[in-house]
Amino acid sequence: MSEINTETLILNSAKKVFITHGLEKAKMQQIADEAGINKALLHYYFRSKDKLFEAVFSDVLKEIVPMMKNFFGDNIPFTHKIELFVETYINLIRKNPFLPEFVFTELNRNPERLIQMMVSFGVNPNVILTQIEKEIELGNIKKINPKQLLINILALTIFPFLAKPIVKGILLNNDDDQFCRFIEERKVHISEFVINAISV
Amino acid sequence: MSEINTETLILNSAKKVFITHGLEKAKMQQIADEAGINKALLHYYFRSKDKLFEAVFSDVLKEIVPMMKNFFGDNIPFTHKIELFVETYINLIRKNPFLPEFVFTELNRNPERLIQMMVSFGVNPNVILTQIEKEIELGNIKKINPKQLLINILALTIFPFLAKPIVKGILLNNDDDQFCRFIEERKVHISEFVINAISV
DNA sequence: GTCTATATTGTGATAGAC
DNA sequence: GTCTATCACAATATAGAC
Repeated sequence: MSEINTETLILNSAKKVFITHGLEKAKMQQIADEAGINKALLHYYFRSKDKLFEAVFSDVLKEIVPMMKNFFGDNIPFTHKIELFVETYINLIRKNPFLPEFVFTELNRNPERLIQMMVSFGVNPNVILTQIEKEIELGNIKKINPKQLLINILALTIFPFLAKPIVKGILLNNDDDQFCRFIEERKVHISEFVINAISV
Repeated sequence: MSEINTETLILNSAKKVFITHGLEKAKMQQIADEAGINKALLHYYFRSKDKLFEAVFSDVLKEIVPMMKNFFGDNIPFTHKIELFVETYINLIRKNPFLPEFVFTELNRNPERLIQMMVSFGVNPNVILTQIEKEIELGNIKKINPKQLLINILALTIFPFLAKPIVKGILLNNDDDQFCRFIEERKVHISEFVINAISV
């Protein structure tokens, strides 16, 4: 907390502000206040708002992408992989509730960056796709388009967070506790749902 | 095309610009250019940017919400309902590719508005939830939390559009045709997937 | 490196002629 | 109703003292 240098102090403050407000609604003044320093220092260290944002976004991706790598890559059994991904992802969001909206907004602003970053981190979807194909050949799961299945798992896991306001507002009486329990229940629900859908 | 009044001309131009750029990146000047008129006229008709946006957003919701109402409400069989929703929703997006991102961005900006609008349009999730419960009691489908199932269907349908850039970029060689075919295949895929997951 | 003060720019909004 | 010209303000960015 105490002996931190100014650059990382700024980076952390900026991360907090950018993630909760998004690029354009986040103000340099607010970031400076959050860091307890002056506006001019932000420019001294990062030259421009855009540059600062880039730095923050890279940092965030470095937290997420390795997780995706585990999901896509490691040679653990497919059904375990689903559970692992759902569990890991949901726990990550717990810590940073605004992450999904943040990533998706910026994803739509500049898709290339995220894709490039995933490639440079060695994330390769072909590993999990061929794994799925093999499971089909072995007769362990139903015949299914592996890409569709992959998207299904991501959709089931990520979507509730993207749509949190409407899910909470329409289905859960706008109650945060209920939403929490809903998500907790979802950890096992998704695995069961997917496995039911694909088991022969 | 020709004998249209200025107000609806503005509304249509604004819709186009707001949907493709979002509230803050959309500029009044750009909307004026799109409409072939002057900036000042926008204020004459709609007083402020916010008011203009509200008008646009209401219009957009009026297109979407009745569709949701069919899904939530009508007393057609549940399995048919899934197919109907997937088909209808995907076709709607085809016509307006930027709709999902637009709605979700604004949803996170002001959840109350969308919820209130759905209520005022008579959308009531309880109808479909009790329908699911009844199907379970009858032994037609597996025991499952109806709310989880409802979210699953929405997630499977909507998520690919929200994540389009990454889906296209990582899985489909950045090829729009492939994405199109992927979505087309998805229409039947989702129904099959869900029905497999819940059938006893 | 850190600050205060100021320049610059973009954009929503208004005044007022026609 | 529609336009031109202008205001007002917010927010990024820079100059320059310390």
